[in-house]
Amino acid sequence: MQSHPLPVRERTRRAVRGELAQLAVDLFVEKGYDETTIDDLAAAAGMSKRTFFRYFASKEELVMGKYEVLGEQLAEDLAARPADEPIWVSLRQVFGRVAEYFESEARGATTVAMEKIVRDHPTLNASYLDRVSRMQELVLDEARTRTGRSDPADPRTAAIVGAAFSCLLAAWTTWLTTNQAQPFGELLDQAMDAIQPT
Amino acid sequence: MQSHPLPVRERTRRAVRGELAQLAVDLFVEKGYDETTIDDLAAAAGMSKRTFFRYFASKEELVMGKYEVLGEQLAEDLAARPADEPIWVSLRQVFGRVAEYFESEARGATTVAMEKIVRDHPTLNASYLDRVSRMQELVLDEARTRTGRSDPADPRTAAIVGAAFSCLLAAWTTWLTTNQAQPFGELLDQAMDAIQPT
DNA sequence: CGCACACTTGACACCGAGTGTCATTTATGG
DNA sequence: CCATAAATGACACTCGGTGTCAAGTGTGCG
Repeated sequence: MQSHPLPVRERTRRAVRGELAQLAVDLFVEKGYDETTIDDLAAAAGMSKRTFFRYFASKEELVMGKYEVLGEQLAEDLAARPADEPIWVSLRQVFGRVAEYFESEARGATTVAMEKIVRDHPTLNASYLDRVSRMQELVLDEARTRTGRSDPADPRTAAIVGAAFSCLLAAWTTWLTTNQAQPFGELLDQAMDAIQPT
Repeated sequence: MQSHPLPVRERTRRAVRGELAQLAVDLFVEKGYDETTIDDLAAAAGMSKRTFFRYFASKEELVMGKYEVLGEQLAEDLAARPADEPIWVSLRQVFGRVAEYFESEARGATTVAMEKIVRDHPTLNASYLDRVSRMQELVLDEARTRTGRSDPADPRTAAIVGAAFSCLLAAWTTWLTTNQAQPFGELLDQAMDAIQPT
């Protein structure tokens, strides 16, 4: 075992980022996103506004940070699927990650609350869609190399990956708006079967 | 013929909005979106900043306004399709509007240039995705009443409409990035056939 | 131990988007 | 022609975000 995989500086930096994000979400859930000012947040964290912006490039990034990671994991997972597996099946498998992401969250309540705030806030929702779209592009790149159909003038792979993500979003949304009445995986199966029965 | 379908005030208001949007797009294409300030724009239009914001609620709305209309038309068009037509076919027909939207534009060059600016600008792109998502919701409402499957806990209709929109976006993107090498309609057919051959 | 160097922080000034307010101008309709 | 409503401009203000610089804090090294 290697003694220090990350330099000390980097570790404290990540710790601060983590605490900051957590504190922010708590404040957002309590008072609302627009009502929580960066100055409030910085004060609550005991730092200056300027210092806050050295940890997060924007207020939105406080909320959107997690999706970054998720996208990369999805792309990795897809690359790890057997090459001869139909792409639709691979995508279904890969989306299992998202289920984990939700269900394994220790403080699910806050996460869900925050997720709802995002959907109700115009700018945040737009930003959220942008992140999903970036996820999708990562996965699309992977899918193109996997299928060998990498001609950018061919819209078909993009259409398939996009369709799969639509299923993911439909399931996600339903799961949130029905207060988790059904397990996420079931919703996802229903959605994906409606497009391409397997 | 009715003498005044719209009150005079409303007509001048729309005229000003139109000129403003046109002027703005010209400036954005010429100097860039971030580099064009609202003060610049207001000055160029011979009005104060405050007055500008009485015509447009935000800088983004200058660019996004058109998508509003498009979404409503799409929903209307869908409602007008025969009730027994398969939803996938109806959606394909309805998307013909978008083809018109592009191809019938008198000053296509500026429109395409602006569309590229949107895609390259993080905030604008996010906002654009948000508008598309709203379009999708309008269409989804219509699709739900049409199919009679209006249970919001059922993700299937959302998945199908979402998939269709993914095809639309895939075709749209391809059309833009390949500099209109193929007609939009063909790309759309390719994309939609890849999901559900008809 | 002490020094030099890199990194981090806070303070401050500044920019652009967007809003509230109010007085002034401009159009509309009787 | 006049009263009333709407449109405008001017001004001050908030908030997100950035550039700059000086002061603080830790780290590695001789």
